[in-house]
Parts: sequence; structure tokens; C-alpha cells
Amino acid sequence: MPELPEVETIKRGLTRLITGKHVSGVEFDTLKSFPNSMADVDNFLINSKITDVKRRGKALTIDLDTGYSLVIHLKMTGQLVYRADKVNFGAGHPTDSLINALPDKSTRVTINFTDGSRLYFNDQRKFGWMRLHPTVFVPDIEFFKKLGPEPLEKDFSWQDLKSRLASRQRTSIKAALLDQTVIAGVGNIYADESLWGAKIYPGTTVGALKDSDIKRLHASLINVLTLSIDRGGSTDRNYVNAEGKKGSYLEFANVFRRQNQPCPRCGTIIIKTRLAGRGTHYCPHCQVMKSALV
DNA sequence: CACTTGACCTGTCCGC
DNA sequence: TGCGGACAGGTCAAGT
Repeated sequence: MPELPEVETIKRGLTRLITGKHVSGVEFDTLKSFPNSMADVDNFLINSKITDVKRRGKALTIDLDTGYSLVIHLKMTGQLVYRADKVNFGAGHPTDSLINALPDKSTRVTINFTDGSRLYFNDQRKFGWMRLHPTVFVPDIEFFKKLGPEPLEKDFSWQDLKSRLASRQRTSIKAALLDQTVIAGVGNIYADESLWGAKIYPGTTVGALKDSDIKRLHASLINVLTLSIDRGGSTDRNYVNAEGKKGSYLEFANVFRRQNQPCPRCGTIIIKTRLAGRGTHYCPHCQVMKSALV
């Protein structure tokens, strides 16, 4: 579910909501959601203070004053929702239907703070996880070591994108964008949206892209990711921010989930197909096929 | 190595 | 209304 803009939105919310809070207790259901030992939880999480919240790619890191960090990946359906109130409103409460019944059957982990507030980790499909890791060794986790550069870092240039793509010449540009070792944080929504913005057919072979194509793609990626963060991310199904609210970017999306609708640029009907194992949306008129796979 | 496919899970939607 | 199959925003392991 959450891609870079969604995780960034959650990160900003959590920074504001939980920094400085003290953990008083933790409940979790399965070892898959929280694969640390109870001893680790007791020694490094309980009674700890939250010192910082960070994002790298689609992963979150919550630093604690015990020298440990909570590393979190939400995968497809994970949610991190903070609630200050102690009262459960129950189903049907008008203020916030998405989170009014937390915890629910998708709640994997509940972190209680000393002031009575709570952080819920909900995950319908159970793909996501959170785990404790020594803070200084977080960068050594294999996922982070292999991760490509952050596309919204100021020094990320089109030449950087070109060099990251250099080892993926024979695959499609869509598959390359989804590969987190090429660049960090792009998922299915923003791959389709950025390729539409750059007028590149998603099945185009990376090796067939010219410098001018890569320049447009670089600009389009930054544009789309930045706009989505401004809109609070995309809610297709499950995504909510740290306060349980949906994002509005999909209202501004140009191709994603817009199959059978006219392209905003040229009016041609948008196609949905399957590429790199994923649903893929594009305009068959303005996203030109060059040397293409599929 | 580069590249593709299936598995991990639950829920929902669509066609019969 | 019921049932089977396809599909869903991500990553891995295992295959070619």
C-alpha cells in the first residue's frame, strides 16, 4: 500500500504526535508482526522514550532513548494510527469511521504511552512487520543497504537516475522503477503516474531510453511525489495517515485507476494492462512505444 | 549477475 | 445468494 508519499505523510504525523512520549506497554499478536523476543521488548521498548521518527524509502524508523529503534515496513495494507483519547467511540461514530473501532481484528501491535494515548499497527494482510534493532546498526539491515537513493533529495540529478538504471538495460522502465535498489520509494501508483508525466510507455526497454527521456522522467518523478505529499498521499483502499485520515492524491491522478477514462492530456481512452506482474495504466496515444517489451 | 515468477495473507469484487 | 477466480499500493526466495 504505502509508497514514499504515504510513508512520508505518516512520518510527519508521527513526528508531531509521538516524539517525546514514553512507552508504558506493548501488545502484539504474532511473531510475524513483531519478531523480537519478549526480553528485547522488555529491555529496549518498555519504559523507553521516543526521540525521533525517520523515513527511508517505504520504511519507517522510530528511534528510542534505549539505543534501539523500531524499524517498520507497512507493505501493502499496514497502517500506523495514533489515538490520544482513551475512549472507544464504537462503530458508527460519525467523526472518523476509519479508526473509531480500533483496536479491531486487523490490529497486530498496540503501543501504549504513559499519558494514555496509543499507537496502533493495523495490517489486514499481515505482510508488514515492525522489529527492534540497535539504532547504530539499522543502516546495516540488508533492506537498507541495498536501497537506492531518495528521489526527493536535493542532490538527486537526472544523471544519477541514468547511472542507477545502467545495470537494468534489458528490462522495462516500469519494472526498473519498482525495483527499490534502483531508486527508493516508488511503487505501482507513482511508477504509472511519473511515466505518464514523462510521456514514456511503461513497457519501454530501459536501454532504449534517450537522455532526454530520462531527464523528463526524473522531473516527472519529483513532480508527482512532491504533489502527492502535498495532498497527504493516495488512498486507494487501506491507506490512512497517523491520524486515521485518507489522502487525496488519487483525485489528481492522471492514469492510475483511470482505465476507460479519457487521458487528461489528449483525450484518448486510458488502457489498463499487466506489466512486471502489476496492473499498469497508460495512455496509448501520448506514451509512445519505442523499443518495447510486451 | 540480470531478470521473472510465485509466495506470503485477507478481503472484495465480478461473472456464472 | 453462493461459489470460484482474479486482483489489491510490496518484498523475498527461488527459479531460468
